[in-house]
Amino acid sequence: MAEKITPRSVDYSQWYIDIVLNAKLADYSPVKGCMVVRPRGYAIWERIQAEMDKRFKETGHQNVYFPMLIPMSFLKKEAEHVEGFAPELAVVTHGGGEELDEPLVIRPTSETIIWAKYKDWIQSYRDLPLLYNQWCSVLRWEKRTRLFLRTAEFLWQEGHTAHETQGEAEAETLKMLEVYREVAERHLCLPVIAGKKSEAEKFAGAVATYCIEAMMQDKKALQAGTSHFLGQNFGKAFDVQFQSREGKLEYAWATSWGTSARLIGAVIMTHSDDKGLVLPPSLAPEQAVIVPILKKDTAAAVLAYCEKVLAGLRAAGVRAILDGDDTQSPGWKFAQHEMNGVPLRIEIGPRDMEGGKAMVARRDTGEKAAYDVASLGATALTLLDAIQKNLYDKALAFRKENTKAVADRAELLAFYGKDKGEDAGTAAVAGGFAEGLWCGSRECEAALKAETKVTIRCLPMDRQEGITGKCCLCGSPARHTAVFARNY
RNA sequence: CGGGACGUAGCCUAGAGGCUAAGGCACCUGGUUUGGGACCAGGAGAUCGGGGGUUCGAAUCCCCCCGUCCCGACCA
Repeated sequence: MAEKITPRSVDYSQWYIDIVLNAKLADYSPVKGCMVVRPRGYAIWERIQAEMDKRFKETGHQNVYFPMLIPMSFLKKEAEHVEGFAPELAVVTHGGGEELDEPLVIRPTSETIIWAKYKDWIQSYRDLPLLYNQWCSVLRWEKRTRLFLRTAEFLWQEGHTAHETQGEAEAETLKMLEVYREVAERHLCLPVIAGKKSEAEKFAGAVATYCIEAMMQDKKALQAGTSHFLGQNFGKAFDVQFQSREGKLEYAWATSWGTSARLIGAVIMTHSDDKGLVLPPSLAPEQAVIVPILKKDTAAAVLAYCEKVLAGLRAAGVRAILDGDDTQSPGWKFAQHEMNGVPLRIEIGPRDMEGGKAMVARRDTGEKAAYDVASLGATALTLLDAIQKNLYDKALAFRKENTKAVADRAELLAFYGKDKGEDAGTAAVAGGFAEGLWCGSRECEAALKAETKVTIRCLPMDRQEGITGKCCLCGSPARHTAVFARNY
């Protein structure tokens, strides 16, 4: 297991792939564009799911499951929706050896099949709101894929709600965005910017799309979650009408919101280093690993002692394991557990045993110190909290260092560098997040993208009041504050 | 889907018309070791991406196909 990880400074893309493969999170699959999620990767996904799902339930949502296959005609009912997804659909044309009367698409997202049923379930305002979510995978025929970040099939969660009024649906959209923000920041240690998408970047079929955007170590942006206000677009397309409190027939108002296993990619690219994976303790499958230092005459005693320490850690609520394998050297194990991103490494040898101590090394900082074994459970919990906080703080500091306010086009271009193809996957790319005023024109945004690959990531929610000044791109009167970046 | 690079054991690499395709890592067995990726001995593992052709002889030369990676256009 002498694999080395390509340093970030040499090739950031290769570094990312090396981490995913060497930490055994995922692997390539026999099917082009798809990935295999391995146990260590899936365990992280399960922890993310658990945090999300808990909050969905707390906010009144229920889980459902809809079929993977959707009649082609359903997609076509919402014009923008089909236009947006048509290029990336996989279509089933045969079943049971015969050609199907109507082709079935493998869901790229489930708005259409869900709203087809909502028509049956919604008759009265008393049937509303309908607050459903499903955990599933979806398929989008992507041309260029990357483990976790963009694969043809991906694991995700999609919420689909129906409401009586516009205001209620809009409130739901923002409520779920806030759930995403909280999970991202508290559990994934990802500082995110919550904002609204520009017209060009919004979801096909939405009235408004909101998102949370995070900055990766190569200063590119990654969308970590989206929440859409769908207006009455799907209500009308699927004829979902209900009788209102006033006795009138009205179309239901809709939202949809999603996050995917891409979040795992975001966690990797935000926290990990050249030694391997670095995980927030709240996501780590194992929070602490005990590595015994086994020498001939004391091996049995040290091992027995480690078992006791392990029991103490577990009793304190720490997810801990003991690596008692005597066919590998401690040095090999250190490297291995660092690769796997275990937040705390506890070394116990004869010397420590005599003194009632244990050496504890932090994965995030590398700091190593001796602690009393008697109170090791409490110590570990304190250290895990400190790591969780440190990862967030470091990521936030990094984003601030690489965020620049720009007043005009010249400043923005200087920030990103003129070279439009420059990127090359190195950590040394120019730029980061640029914040500037924007006129709101689609053409203005498109011109920037064509020239520099820089796009508007979002219009941050908390900075849209009282805008005065000029668009930093074209000089027209500004209407928004925008965050610009190159993105994944 | 366009441009480029590359396919030799699970991984990395050597071989560049001529003996039984070579080495490192990983793997298996035994021994010895263990406070930052140990060491010794032995072992197993390859129809050289696939198909066709040239040749007395092809991993090596030619043609076709397939696949992977990188760079563009498109995207959670």
